[in-house]
Amino acid sequence: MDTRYNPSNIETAVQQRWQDSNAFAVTEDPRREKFYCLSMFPYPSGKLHMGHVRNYTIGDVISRYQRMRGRNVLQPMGWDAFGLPAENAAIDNKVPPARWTYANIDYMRGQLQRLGFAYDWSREIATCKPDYYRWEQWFFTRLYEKGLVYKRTAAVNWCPTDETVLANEQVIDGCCWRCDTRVVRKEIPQWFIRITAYADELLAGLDNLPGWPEQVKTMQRNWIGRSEGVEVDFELAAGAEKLAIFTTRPDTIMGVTYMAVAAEHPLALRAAENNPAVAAFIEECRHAGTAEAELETMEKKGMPLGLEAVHPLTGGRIPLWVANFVLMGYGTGAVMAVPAHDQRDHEFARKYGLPITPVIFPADGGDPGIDEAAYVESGVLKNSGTFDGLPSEQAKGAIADALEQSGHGRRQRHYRLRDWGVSRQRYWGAPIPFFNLPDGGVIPVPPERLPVLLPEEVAMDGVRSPIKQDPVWRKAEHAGRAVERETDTFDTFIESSWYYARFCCPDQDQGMLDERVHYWLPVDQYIGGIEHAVLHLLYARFFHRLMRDLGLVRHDEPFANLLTQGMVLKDGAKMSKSKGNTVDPQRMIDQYGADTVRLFIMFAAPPDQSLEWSDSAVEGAFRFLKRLWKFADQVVALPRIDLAACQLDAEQRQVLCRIHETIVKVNDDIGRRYTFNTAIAAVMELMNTLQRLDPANAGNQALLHAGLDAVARLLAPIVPHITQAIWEALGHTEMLIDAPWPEANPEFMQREEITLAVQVNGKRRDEIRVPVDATEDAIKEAAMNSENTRRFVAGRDLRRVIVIPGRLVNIVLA
RNA sequence: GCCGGAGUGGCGGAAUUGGUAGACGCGCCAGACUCAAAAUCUGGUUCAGGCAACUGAGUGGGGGUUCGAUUCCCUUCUCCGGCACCA
Repeated sequence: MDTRYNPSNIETAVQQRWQDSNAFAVTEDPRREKFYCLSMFPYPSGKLHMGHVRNYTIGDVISRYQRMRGRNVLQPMGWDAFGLPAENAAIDNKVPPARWTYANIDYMRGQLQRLGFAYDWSREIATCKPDYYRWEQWFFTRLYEKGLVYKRTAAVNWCPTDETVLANEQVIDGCCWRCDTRVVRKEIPQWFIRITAYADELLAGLDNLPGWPEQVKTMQRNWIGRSEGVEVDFELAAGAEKLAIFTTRPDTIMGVTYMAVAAEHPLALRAAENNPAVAAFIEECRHAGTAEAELETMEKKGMPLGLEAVHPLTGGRIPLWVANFVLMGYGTGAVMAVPAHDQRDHEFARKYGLPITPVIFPADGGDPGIDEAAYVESGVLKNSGTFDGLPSEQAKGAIADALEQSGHGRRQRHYRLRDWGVSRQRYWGAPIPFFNLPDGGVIPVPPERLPVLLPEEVAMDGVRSPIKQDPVWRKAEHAGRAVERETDTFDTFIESSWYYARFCCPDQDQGMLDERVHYWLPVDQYIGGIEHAVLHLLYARFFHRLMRDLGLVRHDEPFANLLTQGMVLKDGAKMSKSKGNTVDPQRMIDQYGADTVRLFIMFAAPPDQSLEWSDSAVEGAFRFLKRLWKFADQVVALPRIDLAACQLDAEQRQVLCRIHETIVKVNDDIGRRYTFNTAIAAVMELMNTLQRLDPANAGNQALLHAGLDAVARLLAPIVPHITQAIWEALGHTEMLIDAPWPEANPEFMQREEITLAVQVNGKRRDEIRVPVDATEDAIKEAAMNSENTRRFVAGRDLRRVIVIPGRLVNIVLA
């Protein structure tokens, strides 16, 4: 053993050994319990950032732990390779997106290997390759046959100067990021997948996911947003038209004082024809973005249309407005407004001097107090004709009945969740496999003509997609007719919605998936950033059900357990190029080695919390490994003494006890709690204990060997290189990854005496040592007689004494 | 704006089911080794008072429940994540 800790030599040699023995390649083995551990695959942006390192270290620690526990562990890795940044890089560097992407993949693969992650590289996937995306093209055409995909118009951000669609992140303060032109909303035809048809199932499924964090399930429930309400038809005062709205508060319907429609609503457009003010307002509305956050925070504006609707129950006239906060395409594009009982309606009514009529009053007979803000709670109805006196909950039913009986409405279930728009007007994505006909019809590309290949050697002009401006690519023939290929590509969330299944059978070229998925799925542990709590994780759950309904997979849910990791911060802020506070993982690996980086990142915080980067704490992690190395070097030089042959004294028995307590603690922290930081702290404590032992004593020599053996195994998942090298120095020939996880022996963990805290009125005043089997009375007596306690108890009335076994005694005084 | 989180020493964090607040590490201080420095090792380190024993205060702020609250409830402030075309 080299007396100096040299991480780069150690790590190179150990990684070579793993590679030579093909240590992480796995195949299905029905006799063994499988464990599928998956970290969210990265977008190949160029090089790894600390968020990746954290994500993949967590996954690797869990994988290596499960392997030592005897499981057949699958840990694959791949590349979420389509996406917008490649197009931007292509323009900046005059390199085709494909070439840029493949170069990034090659570099980042090298970085992952240098970090020593136990991946089965034979299963590597890049989603931009035809052998991957052909299957989602095939799948999409199957969904079309089942009626689960459809085409309709939807709004996009449009730059009139560049004549191109912009992503939300490309819109800065309402303007195009490249040319600063004001962006407008434009309706264009797009493809949708009917996720709403699965809304109920996706909602109910959350109840069967005990291995998911409650916060993520809550976010998904709120996102789906199921609500029960009534769709109500308001007839227009002039003409026979109807205006349908949805409300969850039919009890407030007598308080409707105005209605509002979206700027794109046919009624608004018609009113604009002979009302220039309305036309100007609608034009202004076109400049609002498509992002919900923007729409919700912008100033609410509106304008009367000069039209009136008829209240379905009272027959009263209600003015119709056009408003910028009502959106076409979300629901019916129209809302009823009850300013007394809805805050947004209240603000709007006050701004434009519209009447505010309270119809719900607090049940205790108080005043709803609607001058300053809406009264949004439930209560008792007033000013509501025959419904007066009913509590809100009853009134909802009664009014719904009345509307249904008069033919003016129907009870309805409503979702906040909207169908999944998957069309992107970009080049670097999987082409949507359809032929467009001159008459506007569409034909799915037949399976034998898939994949629809995306050309890779292209020049990007920065505005138009190369396939959109290539007439040769667009031109195709179907059944003897001239047709045109669809030039929109898929949302990249499609690729990431099924990659976890493809990892089970990445080489299958006759189908999307094969029977191997039945062995590996579901994923036992999925690890990724909390920022994916809703979109990616909901789409993947949805896609999994679509695959299930085509008979491709068996379970309902793709991910049995989910771990959402926090951000990596520096100086309290998320690392980003614009803030200039990034730390390059590569520099850290070069300077300290992979083990130090892994150790720091697992020690600095529990995985679900944000992690504050600290150069000096990295230094500390490195120092610990140096100390571990030196300690191991000293221990392997000692005579090997069998613990069973030793007569240990009381102090030595306590050290043995601590070794076994540490095994219990680390096993629980890694295997159940996922608090790797406390697992590492426990091993550090054990090391501190072991290093205080006098190595000249024979009993201590046995303890040091036993202790080092335990430390090497317990730290193996976290710092796999240094522990493997120590393992070899201890004389083992088989690899540490194949050694069994240590087991604690309860025989060594029995204690004779324990320490209890003594409190007086809840304040800690002293401590006592008592035999483990002491009776409650004996404990009380010892507590009352302890020196410091007596000073506080003296001369005061004793109320009671509370004994918490194994913890403390609380003496309560009057 | 809406939804979901997080606030504990100088810093990262620990306290697992309501039971000894500050484990472990960083930093800092002192000491050892050294001509000296680095490295390493040993000890100390929540704040205030005290030579000390010890005492008082203390988990973003305010209030509550309890023998006992970082933990449960109400309220409030600040920061972070998501909001459907960034991934």
